This record gives sequence, C-alpha cells and structure tokens, in this order.
Amino acid sequence: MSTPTASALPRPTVARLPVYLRALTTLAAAGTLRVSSTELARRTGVSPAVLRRDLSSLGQLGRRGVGYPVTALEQTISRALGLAEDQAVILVGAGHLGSALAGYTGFADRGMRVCAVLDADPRLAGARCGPTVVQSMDDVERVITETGARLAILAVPADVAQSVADQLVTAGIRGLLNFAPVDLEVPSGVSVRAVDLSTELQILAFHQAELRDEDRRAGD
Amino acid sequence: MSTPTASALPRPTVARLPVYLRALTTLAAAGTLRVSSTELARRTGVSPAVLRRDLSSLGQLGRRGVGYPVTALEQTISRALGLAEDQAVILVGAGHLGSALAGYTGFADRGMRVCAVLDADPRLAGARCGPTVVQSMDDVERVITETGARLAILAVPADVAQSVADQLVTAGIRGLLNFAPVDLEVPSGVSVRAVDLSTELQILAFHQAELRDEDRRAGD
DNA sequence: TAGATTGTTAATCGATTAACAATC
DNA sequence: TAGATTGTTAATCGATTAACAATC
Repeated sequence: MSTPTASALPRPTVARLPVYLRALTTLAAAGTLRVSSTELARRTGVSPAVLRRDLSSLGQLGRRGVGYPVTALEQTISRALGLAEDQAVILVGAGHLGSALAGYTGFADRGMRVCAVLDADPRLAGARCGPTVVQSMDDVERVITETGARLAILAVPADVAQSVADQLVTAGIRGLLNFAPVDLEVPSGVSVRAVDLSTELQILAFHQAELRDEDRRAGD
Repeated sequence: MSTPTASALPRPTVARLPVYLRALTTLAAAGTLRVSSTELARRTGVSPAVLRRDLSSLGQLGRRGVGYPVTALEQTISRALGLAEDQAVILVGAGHLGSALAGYTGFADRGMRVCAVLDADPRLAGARCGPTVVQSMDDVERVITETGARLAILAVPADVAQSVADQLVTAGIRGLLNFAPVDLEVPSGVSVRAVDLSTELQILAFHQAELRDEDRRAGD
C-alpha cells in the first residue's frame, strides 16, 4: 500500500481525460502557464463543474483563486492514462484503411507508437506500410512478445474480425480499437472500443432528421 | 398533429439504434424471421432490459411470448434514424485517410452514400478517389446544393478543420463526422461526432493499465 | 483586504436494472 | 392451459449541476 489506490475513475471521466490532455498540450505549445476550469471547459466542450470534478478525482491539482498549472496537469493526466512511457500498438490489416492509419502521424505526440503492421495475406508480407513493413499474421505471437504491445488496432474485414481478435487476445493484447462493423466478444479484462463509421453517420442522420421534423412542425 | 410526436429519444438510445439495426440486418440475411430481446441483446452487448426499453420507445414492436419480427423491426429502426431513403454524405479531405474512406464499401448497405469528395488542394481536383472524382473546395456550395447532402465527413488536417467546418455549416451541412483531433465549435442545430484515434487508444491504455495495477496489487 | 477560483457537498437529473403483470 | 416473452412500473444506481465554503 505504498501508493494510494486511486483507481476506478468513472467511465465518463476516463473518456474525457484524453480530451483535456489534448487541449492542455495545445495550451502548453502556445506557452500558456496556467488555465482556469472555465477556460479549459470551454475549449473541451464540457461544463466547468464536470471538469473540476474530473480533475479533483486525480488529486488536488489546482490552486484556488489561481487555476491549474498547464504543464503539471498535462503530466498528471498523462500518467493517469498510463502514458508515462509510449504505448506500443500493433495494427492488423494493411488494406486501404490500415495503410492510412499506419501512415497517420498524429499518434506519436500523443504517446502512441505503431510498432508493427500485420496482415493475413502472405502476398503483402514485406510490403512497405507507413513507416514500417507488413509482417505475416503467422508471426503475431512473436511480434507481440518482441514489442510488448498490449493494444491493437483492428482494420480487417468484418467476417474475420472476431477470429483475428481471438488470436490477438490469446497472444496477450488487452485493448482493441475495432474498425470492423461487428460486435466483438472478448474475455473480461480485455477492452474494446468500436469505431463504426456507418453507425456514427446514422446517429448524425437521426439528429439531423429530428431537427428538420421539429422545424416542419413549428412551421405548420 | 397527424403523427404522434415521438421525438426526443434519450441520447444513449439513439446511439444504440444503429447497433441493433446492424445486428438485425445480419439476422435477416441469415433468414431469421423473429428474435427475442434476450438474443438480440446478447448479440449487441446490451442488457435485455435496455433493449426492450429502447425498442418500446419506438412503439409496440414485439409480441409477448413470441419476440420481435426481424424485418419489420429493421424497417422501423431504419425509419426512426431517418434512413427511409439513402443519406447523401460529402467527404472533405482526399489525403490518405480520406481516400481510404472514399473507397470504403461498407456505407452503401447501411443507408449512406458518399456522393462527393472535396479537397482544398487544387492539384488534386479531378483525381480519382474511390468511386468518384475529387472536386475543389471552391465548389462546396454548388456540390451541397446539387447533392442535397446534410452530412459531411471531415478528414482534413487539424489546423484547418475548424475553418472547413465553418464553410460546410454555412453551406447547409447539419451533421459532421470529424476525424481531426480538435474540438469543433458549431452553432446549435448542428451535430458533431468526433472520432479521434489517439483518444480512443488512450482510453484503452487507461483500462489496460488499471487492470495491470490491480493484478500487481493482488499479487503482493 | 478584495476578487478569483478551486474542491466538495447536496440536490437534481437521467439512465439502468429488477421485477412482474399483461398477453401471445 | 402452460410456457414464453414483451412492455412498463418502481427501485436503484450513477452522473451532472448548482452552490458555496475554503483559500489563493
């Protein structure tokens, strides 16, 4: 019991921390030394009360009457997210989407390092993909052992997503960012975040239609 | 007051409807005629109670003792989401990610039609991109008018995302799927869904670290 | 000291869960 | 009728909001 067992932050809080972190990095880059909850909340689209509550769950990080120190807060959140050092991430699927993600330069300065790209198609093995080279899925165990990766991005066709996920979990992956439009089943202790583009667009379609309907009714 | 003003579904419900819809399409393709709340809930990772409550907010769609008719339910949800006919979507940004999205074939059978790709770089105008051709951002007003698009996918660099979003909103776009790692500010009446890959990975990193810490403590 | 702003408490809001009557 | 399963109510849970004492 050397360190306090902070643990167990509310899920919505966890999901907002990366957003705060991003805004803080922007502020730090601009040379800003301190920021108030009101200002940081405005920049991240949350209420000041939610922001203060979220931050206070990580400790007493601000100073009353003054605000929060930008750089220190940045580091505290970064550590809370487990980003004390870069996280190794493997990317599975070297199709159009996978290649685009492999070449994405936005991961590096947010603590994420795409350390390998794998594909089931043996013809792709050895091909360049972003800054690295495609390896065979047959080597998944070795790649995960060598890189120590605990996170994976899944950019494979829907019909193989579950079986690839199973392989990855067996090989030690503990978090999956899934771009395939299927609901993955994983053992407890493994997290999945799903990014389904059609789902997102359908949610937008609903809100847009809802608003249009309201207008129509109001106009009657 | 001809139709009941169902409107105003809870946000979490709206976000789950596309997931139900996807599972129902799979069931329909397999020739399944009816499904129970327990089975559909299992397939979509929600609790049966949440599922029934969500569906009942759209009307009395099931039959007690029997379950829900797959095809009819599919159509009801589809209509509720505003997908009675396909939604025209424009895609802005023809870089690596934009090109991958333009070529994505998964939109079509989920009611979404990428009807145009635009880019600010005049050198890209006329280049092939997925099934279509890149048009200049100068033509954004015309393209939106001609296509009737109300939704847009934003796959542009972070530093221009806000100004591009402003242009799109001015031109009539009412829903934005934003891949740039910035918090967009939009007028009320416009919806934004953000897909920030680093944020997603950071959330996974937290859960993975949290679990590892618990193991470590338990192992002491 | 006076003004500003955090950290935290209490009140409100909203969503999920449990349970079961209705009914196929 | 007996078994199954929905639709809905009441109870629980959890998150947000409002407000303000603490304190810089």
